Amino acid sequence: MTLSTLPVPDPASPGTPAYDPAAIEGKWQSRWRSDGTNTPDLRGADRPFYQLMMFPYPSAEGLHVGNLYAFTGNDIHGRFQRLLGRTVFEPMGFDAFGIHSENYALKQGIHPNELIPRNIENFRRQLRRAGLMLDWSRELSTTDPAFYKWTQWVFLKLLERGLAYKKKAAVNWCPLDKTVLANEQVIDGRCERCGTTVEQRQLEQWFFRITDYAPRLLGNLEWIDWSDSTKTAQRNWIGESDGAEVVFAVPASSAESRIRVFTTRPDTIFGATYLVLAPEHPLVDALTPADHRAEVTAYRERASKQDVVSRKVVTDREKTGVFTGAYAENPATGEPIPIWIADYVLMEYGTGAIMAVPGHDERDWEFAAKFGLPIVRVVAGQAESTEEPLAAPYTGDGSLVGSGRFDGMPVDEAKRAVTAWLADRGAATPVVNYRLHDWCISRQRYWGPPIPVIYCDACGVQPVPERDLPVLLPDIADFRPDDSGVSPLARHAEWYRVPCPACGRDGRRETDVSDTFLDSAWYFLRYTSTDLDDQPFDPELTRKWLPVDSYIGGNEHAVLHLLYTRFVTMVLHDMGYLPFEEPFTRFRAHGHIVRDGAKMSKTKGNVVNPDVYMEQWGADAFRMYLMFLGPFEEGGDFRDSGISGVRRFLDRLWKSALECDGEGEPSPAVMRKLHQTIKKVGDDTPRLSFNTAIAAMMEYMNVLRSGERTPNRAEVAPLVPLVAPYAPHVAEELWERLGGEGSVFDAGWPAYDAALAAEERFELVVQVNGKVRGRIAVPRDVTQEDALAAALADQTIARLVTGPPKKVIFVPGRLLNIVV
RNA sequence: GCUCGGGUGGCGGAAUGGUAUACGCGGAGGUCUCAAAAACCUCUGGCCCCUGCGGCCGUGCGGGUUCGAGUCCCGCCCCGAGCACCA
Repeated sequence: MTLSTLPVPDPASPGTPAYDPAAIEGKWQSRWRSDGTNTPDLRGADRPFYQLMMFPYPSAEGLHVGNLYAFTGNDIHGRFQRLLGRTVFEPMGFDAFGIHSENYALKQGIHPNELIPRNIENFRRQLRRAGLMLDWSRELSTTDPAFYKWTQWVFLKLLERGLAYKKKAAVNWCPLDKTVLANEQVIDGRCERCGTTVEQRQLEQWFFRITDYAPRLLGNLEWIDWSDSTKTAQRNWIGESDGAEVVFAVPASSAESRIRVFTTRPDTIFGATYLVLAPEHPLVDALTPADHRAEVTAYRERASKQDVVSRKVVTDREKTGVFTGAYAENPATGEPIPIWIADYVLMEYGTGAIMAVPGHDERDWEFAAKFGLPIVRVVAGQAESTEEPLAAPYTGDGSLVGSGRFDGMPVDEAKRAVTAWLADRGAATPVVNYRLHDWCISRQRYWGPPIPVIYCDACGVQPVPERDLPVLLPDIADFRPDDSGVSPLARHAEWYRVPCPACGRDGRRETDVSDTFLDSAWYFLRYTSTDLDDQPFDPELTRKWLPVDSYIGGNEHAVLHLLYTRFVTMVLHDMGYLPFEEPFTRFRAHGHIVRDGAKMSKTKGNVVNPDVYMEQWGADAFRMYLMFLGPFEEGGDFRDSGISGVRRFLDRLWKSALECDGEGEPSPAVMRKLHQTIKKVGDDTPRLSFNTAIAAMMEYMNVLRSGERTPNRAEVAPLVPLVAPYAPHVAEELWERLGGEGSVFDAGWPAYDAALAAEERFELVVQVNGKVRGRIAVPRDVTQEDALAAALADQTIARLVTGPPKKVIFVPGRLLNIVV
């Protein structure tokens, strides 16, 4: 491996003990533990700061560099806040339930009850090794009954609030994992985990009404301080669209047969030449006359066999559909228009029916062209001739044509006007639709918290009384799912047979478990209260410490975890359990580390094992290297060769601190650079611009040691707290060796002195006609006149500026541009 | 197709509309050494007359705005991520 061929710096030099990360890192990790350095007094803290990181799934492979990258960024931010004087709470836990663990357990033939604690132990070791400022006294695991008791409580609260409901739904079924997948877990028609093509199944499932919260989830995005990329992803996911529901009467059929249609283009209604219903639409049976029944039924059967996903996903699919034989009346024109069914219309969105305007919608155009349906132009762009027939669907801006009294009206205005006109006649209502679906939380698996519900023939669905929580997940040996579509728990009558909590007669437990996203939707509320037995979270500590001050994590969770968490928080807020409705005051999405331009994966063989690197270079060097390889919010490319640079920096820091001169005066020039560095690192660190902060410290090191000078103590000492968030062990060690009291993290951030940082002279850039032609050293507050005179004294400039300048642009402190 | 990011030396990357390439890696030369490693010092975008403190060209491509554009505007190309028949 390339690693072993790299030279390991040997900083040994006579008189100074070598920087030996292995020794000092172990020393400080145990010191932090024995001194409780990272265990804040939650009740006593006066300036609390909650630094949350996304708890990992404890895989058997151990901590991934991707995890460590994210955690290190969080840790630097947290440690920096602490140096600023905040009491920082940096907890850690394990997202240990779920299909991932279960599948691994099945493959290895080891029960997850055995496997998970083992993995967690390994994660703890690695996290400690990395020197994170974690409060291990408040660790949690989602698989701990003391935790999932309250996950079940959250479910009961949603049920109580009317936000949990059961319905039979077409779900994505993975035939290999033998489970239902959320739409979000289906990628290109395939299972996110195993890549198997997903099928459709009809199952009774529990859902949360997250769609009720769509407007609020969307609205709050206006003010929460989150990465724009994350907010955009949520906005797109929620998918608000503004339009109208239009009613089409079906004169020939019974009076009840009125078809409601959702459209974002009510302005084009005069061009609606047919209707299309989803094959599953409930009105299809009633509408279809006998002579079309056979054809319609055949089409519906074909559509229902298809899996949910491929129906939605496949691109460029040929449109299919059949005519029902029925006609509706276009409420604008009064014309009869045919009613078709086609699978390109989805029952889950809008009303499951559309008015087709082939002239101005690409899908409708394609369909009309294939089946020979009429195409009418009702919108024309500025310069377009309305005489010419459309050659392609026109979806651009313009004004209405062929639309009676609305002719000539611009599209935007017409949307409102047409809706209002139809509304007057009871044929339309303005409606906002969302593409967000309700959250299906049922999983037909073993390794999750049982959904706390009991079914009774007499009383129906009964919540498990709170006093009976947790509903313990039984320790069973045969946890393998089969293709019956029900949970392995359903094979254990001794577990699911319980008395009905209402009437006491025979009841039956729900045998599905809940989605792991429910665990992670509330875990951050538990950390302050892990020792609490009778409540999910302590109200006083929650008021004091929450919402979370800083949360940094991957954008792959932008639409699942982060949206679900916001939803659950809002519900608990509305029920009076939380004084806030948004869980995270500030969220930042970090980038991802790739290697050789590709995601790290076992199959590519480009996975970086953090243990190996920390062993060879030390945790401090590894942390710092991860942060140095690119902008934190964009990620970067991992390469072995770069790590030696940061290690060299730490070696030089070590040497400077141990060999510095305690007597004598510091150099004013070095002190100037020091204060510039304090400013730069202090500005860059909270912005997560870690790479440039590190670069600034390296620059300072170059000044500090230039010409092999012996640094002065006053020049070196303030550098130690600056480095501390990035390289905590070496900082602690040097702090101690320089005679500092206690932990460097309680020492405070060095004071920045703008006067000391100011340069008295600077290089003024001189341009002629915008091209750089020279640089002259001038006093910092030079006037334009003096600068111009000094510039013209320069030979090169004088040669180019022969006559009087046409114009002079002077940017104080920067440049002088002479236009001739 | 849509929505977000990105395209800057040999490489990772830096740059409130104001010195493009900070910092690091790599490379070249040197100091120290019997030698090597380490450490330290100097140089390191391309081209031209190496005669200078010289000139020209350079941030994916083509235009534009500006005294001045990597940065702003218009039109493209390429790469990455996410979404995807959402009416």
